[in-house]
Amino acid sequence: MNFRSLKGMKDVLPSESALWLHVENTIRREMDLFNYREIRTPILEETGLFARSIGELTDIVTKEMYTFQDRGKESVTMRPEGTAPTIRAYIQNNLGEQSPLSKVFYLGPMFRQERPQAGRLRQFHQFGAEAVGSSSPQLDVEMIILPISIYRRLGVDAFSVKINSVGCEKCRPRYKELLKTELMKVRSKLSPESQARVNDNPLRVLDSKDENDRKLTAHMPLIKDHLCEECRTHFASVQFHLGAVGIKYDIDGRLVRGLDYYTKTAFEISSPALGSQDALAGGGRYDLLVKELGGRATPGVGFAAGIERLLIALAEVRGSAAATPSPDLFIVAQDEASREWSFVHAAELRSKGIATEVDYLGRSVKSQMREANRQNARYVIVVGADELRSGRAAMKEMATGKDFPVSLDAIEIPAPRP
RNA sequence: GUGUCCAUAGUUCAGUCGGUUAGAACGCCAGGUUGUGGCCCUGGAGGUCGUGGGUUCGAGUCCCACUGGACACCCCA
Repeated sequence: MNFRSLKGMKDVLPSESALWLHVENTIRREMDLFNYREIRTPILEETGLFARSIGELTDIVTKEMYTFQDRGKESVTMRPEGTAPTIRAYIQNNLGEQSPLSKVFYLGPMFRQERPQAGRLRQFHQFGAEAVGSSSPQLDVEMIILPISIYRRLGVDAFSVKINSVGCEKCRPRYKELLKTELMKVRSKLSPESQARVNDNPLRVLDSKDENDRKLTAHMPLIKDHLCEECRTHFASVQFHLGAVGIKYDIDGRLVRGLDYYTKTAFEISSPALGSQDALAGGGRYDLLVKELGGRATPGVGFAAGIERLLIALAEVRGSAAATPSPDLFIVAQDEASREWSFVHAAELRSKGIATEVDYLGRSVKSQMREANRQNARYVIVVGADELRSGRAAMKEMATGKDFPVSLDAIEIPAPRP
């Protein structure tokens, strides 16, 4: 019986984990700089949380969630995104009472049962941030700068930014009706997917990739031209602040996020390195969400970004070069007695902070040297009967091939690790 | 959920018109050379050709089904 990982679920192998760590460290450091604190929420949540926030009729909720009954017969779901759990935790722990503005970030696995393809997995990883408690358009812009700063820090600077405003509870219903009547006129000619959306989610019809849909809706009114006073001002302000910090962007009047909780600002950052699934990050404002989930009405903004997609974009710019850790010292043992000596002394050296490796396979000196070289060990000591008797050995610096005498009971690494 | 393409050593691949014992490179193991590793040289291990069925005197090669994978639709990060 050969077990395989589930479809769309991948192992991060030892050869790749250094790169992951590098990316994660860079994300954490940037979150620090922007003053966001990490929040870690459970993978499993009550199913209703997602249905309520993301939207009962969205694709995510209707056909992509890992939902099952636990042993207590409660319907639970593996989180498909990070915002709903974060807001749930915000409300449950009264974070809003402790300070007027909460700035938090998360980093971890998300689950969506879709057909895998390039840049799309069933278990994937996202990092994201949420700022809850302010309706300042500067925070909308911060949610765009933040992921961009991380990308730049990593060396990815080929991306494009699209923004839109999807209005609020005051202007969106009116616009929806307007758009719906327009769509009804051409309904029968739309693609099946779009036809199904005319009633429930007319805005998504405008975001269809179908060429014919595009043609049919080309002249139709866009929500950005039908915003209420407040939303219009907000959107203008977002654009002003984006310009002020020097972020290039395009306004895409058809951009709609696939999650229902967004209001006002919606944005997407995409990369040409990515292929069909080209969104690196997406997000927007959700001024109604906290109340929707049972908290007191509190405005919020956030973004989410895919780590696997970032890794793809990273591979395009540089040959995924993150330094793999290597031992400071490899002790080559010539016989059983020295093998035992190395085993015992490796532990001592490690406690002193010297990364030390020994041979466990009883290999020849030549093989052990090859192993030390393969592992990119900085120094090697060959220990045999003579060395144990005299207490002295030669320590070889692998990069230069030069060696120098050391006392076996006082081994030190000359220079600190780079 | 739909479609297209793909499946041969650990990895990347070659394998002619269907024809004898399925190959290469890299990697791995052992040895030689070297001041004890890298470079070089010699040797070795490693394959149910994804699985099952069919056609044929004969199938890695042709046909069918299944499984797995990649990509695209859809959706989104």
